[in-house]
Amino acid sequence: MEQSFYDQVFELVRLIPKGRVTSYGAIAKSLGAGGSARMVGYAMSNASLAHPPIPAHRVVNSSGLLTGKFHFETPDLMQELLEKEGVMVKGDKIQNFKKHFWDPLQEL
DNA sequence: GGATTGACGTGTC
DNA sequence: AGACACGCCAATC
Repeated sequence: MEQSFYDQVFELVRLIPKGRVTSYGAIAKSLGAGGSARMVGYAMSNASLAHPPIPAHRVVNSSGLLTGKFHFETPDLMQELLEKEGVMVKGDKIQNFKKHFWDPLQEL
């Protein structure tokens, strides 16, 4: 089975350190997909189906906005998990986003 | 195999 | 600052 783009996304998302967040675009870029940030988000739709749990709550859009929170079991789950890891979230938006930002290209 | 679809990104108005 | 428009690109129908 070839590892589709989705699988690559899943693996990379699992590498996100606790208390850190990254953006879809950054993930796509690190995978060499360039501007296929949408694919990353689309892949996350299947994240719930993935066998090993995926910390999808650590993935937000470039604005640090919790765009995909509605895809969780509950819309509040995402924010709770983030705050639990030390990330402040207000108005569905991550505070100090740059501070918590984790760039795969830079860290790997 | 063309059309549709997106948990996006950046730029304009 | 908020709303709208267009581009990108792989998976799915």
